[in-house]
Amino acid sequence: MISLSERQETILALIVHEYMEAARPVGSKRLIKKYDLGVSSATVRNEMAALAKAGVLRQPHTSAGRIPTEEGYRYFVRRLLGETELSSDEKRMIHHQFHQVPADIDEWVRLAASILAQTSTVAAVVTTPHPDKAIYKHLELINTSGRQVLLVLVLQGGDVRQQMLTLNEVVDQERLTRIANQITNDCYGMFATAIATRADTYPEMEREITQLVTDIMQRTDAFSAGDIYRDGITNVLNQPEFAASENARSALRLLEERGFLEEVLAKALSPRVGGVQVVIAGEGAWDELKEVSMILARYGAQEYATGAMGVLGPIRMSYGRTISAVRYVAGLMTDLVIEAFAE
Amino acid sequence: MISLSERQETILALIVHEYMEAARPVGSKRLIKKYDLGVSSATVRNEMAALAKAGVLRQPHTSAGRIPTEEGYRYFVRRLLGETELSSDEKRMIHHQFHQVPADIDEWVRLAASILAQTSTVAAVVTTPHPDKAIYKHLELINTSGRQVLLVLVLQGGDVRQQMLTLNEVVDQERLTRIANQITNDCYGMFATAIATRADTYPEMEREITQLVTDIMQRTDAFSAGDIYRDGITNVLNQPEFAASENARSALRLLEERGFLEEVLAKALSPRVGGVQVVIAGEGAWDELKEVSMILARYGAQEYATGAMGVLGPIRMSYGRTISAVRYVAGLMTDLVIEAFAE
DNA sequence: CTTAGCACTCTCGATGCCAGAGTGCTAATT
DNA sequence: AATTAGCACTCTGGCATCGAGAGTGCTAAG
Repeated sequence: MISLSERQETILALIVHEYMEAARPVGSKRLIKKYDLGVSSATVRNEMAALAKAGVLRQPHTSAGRIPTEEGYRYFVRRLLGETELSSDEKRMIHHQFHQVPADIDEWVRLAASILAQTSTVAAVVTTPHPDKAIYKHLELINTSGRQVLLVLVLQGGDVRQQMLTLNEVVDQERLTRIANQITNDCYGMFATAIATRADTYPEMEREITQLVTDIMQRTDAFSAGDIYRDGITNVLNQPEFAASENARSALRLLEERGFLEEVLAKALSPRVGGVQVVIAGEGAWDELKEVSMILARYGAQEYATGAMGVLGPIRMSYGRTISAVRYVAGLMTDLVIEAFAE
Repeated sequence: MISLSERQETILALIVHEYMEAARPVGSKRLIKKYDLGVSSATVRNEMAALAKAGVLRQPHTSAGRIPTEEGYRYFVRRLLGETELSSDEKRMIHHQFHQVPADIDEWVRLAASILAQTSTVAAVVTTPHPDKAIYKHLELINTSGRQVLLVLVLQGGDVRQQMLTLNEVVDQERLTRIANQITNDCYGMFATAIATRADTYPEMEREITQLVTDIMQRTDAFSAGDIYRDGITNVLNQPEFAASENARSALRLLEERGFLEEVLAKALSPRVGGVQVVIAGEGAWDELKEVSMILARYGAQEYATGAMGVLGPIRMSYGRTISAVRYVAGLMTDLVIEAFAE
């Protein structure tokens, strides 16, 4: 366990802060000139050497200033970063925006991504909320023409899935409605597995339809994240460390690949709603994240539906501000989800 | 009207091709060494000078090789580019992928974007298909709990919109179903405007619901593009002309901004389905596109629903290949849309 | 009309150099 | 014992210089 004197902590915090702003190594002289600690540059130098030995600072090369190591960032985030909050002005602004947009989940998710991207200069990712396990609520079968039928499946929590379906014979709308109502009667509130066993008792056409319903539900379960909305991709490109296209490419690839994002969101976030998780430089677990940091949170309510949100930015991002933003937006989204789906 | 000799056309075509591959100015010696025209480098030089005077080639600086001007690309695309086709192997591959994926419009759109991005090394954009003017088909009101009601509106062509709605009083599911059926009875096959006038004759609750329905339909009409799927953003970052983050930023901003994409897709594409449109360096109309080219196509069927797709890449992209790819995928999507929505 | 030849131009990478910022160490001071 | 002034040393980044390589335009001859 690293343990630092108070003065060392101050210096570490200042270096983290300076480096966050300027993105270049921080030297002892620069530091005392700007912040007027009560000591000389030589003292700061000594302390810096100690911090380097402790493993929280490093030099890109001899005779350059210091930059925080990943360990340094972790120490900073865990021990030195107080509970930051967004200004109440900012909160009001954000809150306001959410109530100006049509009351639609997708719209909210999109907005959440956009707000996160704007507030900190990072890329934001938000998934739509969905129940942990799909629960049947309602089924609608709509005759489009001929044997083509549009199947609309409503899940607990307001999630709506639709799919085309081709039947073996022409069936009129009236009979379709009857079938749909019967299935709803039998299956209301059930999981996919329960419905599947019940399907065996149905005559052919009902069985076929129910089959498709369980397919859709299982697909929903498997794809633990629904749609993913991204925003602020250009923000991360503006950061100097991504100017070299080498890094830019890999950072963007991360944002593009659904699979990877889903994995990170799923693994890094315990299913519990609430806490904000900070992943600095991949924490050793993800090689692809070595050059970036992510801040993740789960939102929504266990009983209804949950989603995940996160931001991706340079390792030297402004943790205080960004964490507060993620926490606040996640809180808002949680309220909205509960308001919308619960009573 | 520019008019070139046959030999000049050959040279122009070769320069376009060479520059496409290597991304650096093409000189006379390099050209004859690689392609063995029946003439010497001096002759090629003379012809190049003529082509430069004609405005289809330019030199980045004295004593560098030549690169095509935008005019040169236009000439190339219009006059020299024969009807290229994807190899039947590639076609089979693509076709196959479409039939492996679940029969779901969103899934197809996503896949189309992914295939376009892969086939040529460009960024791809595809919108979901939707009717030119929303036509009412079916309405479903689902009691979630208390006064909260989920409204599911099905439009002609299988487009499904959903929205939460808070009523003034608690209404049971049975009555909701009755109301929905009545509205469907009255409004089947109508446009938003016709429904709006009819709404005036309804009692309060029905009026409120119908109001929301027309709102949604009008929103659908206005937002001429539904969802937009993107893919291959990293492809364009790999191109050398976007290594300098200056250009990369603006190119990516284009892809991020819904509004701009919608405008381009809407304006550049006549509502007619079929042709493939090539926008080279913005064609003077879009300043933001000065550094890139786009290839656009509309797909679907006028009577049911249409969508747009396009790719965005460096000006020196491989037009032949990319145009064929866009044309082929647009054709496939058209078939799928017709198959799904028609008879 | 084509081409060989030549003088000239421009880029690009390598090299060298210098100012600036920063460090580590030592010795003096508090 | 901690702090600090001073100094020698190091490394980067920007700038100028230089030569090789690639390319051009022009002229004169085939």
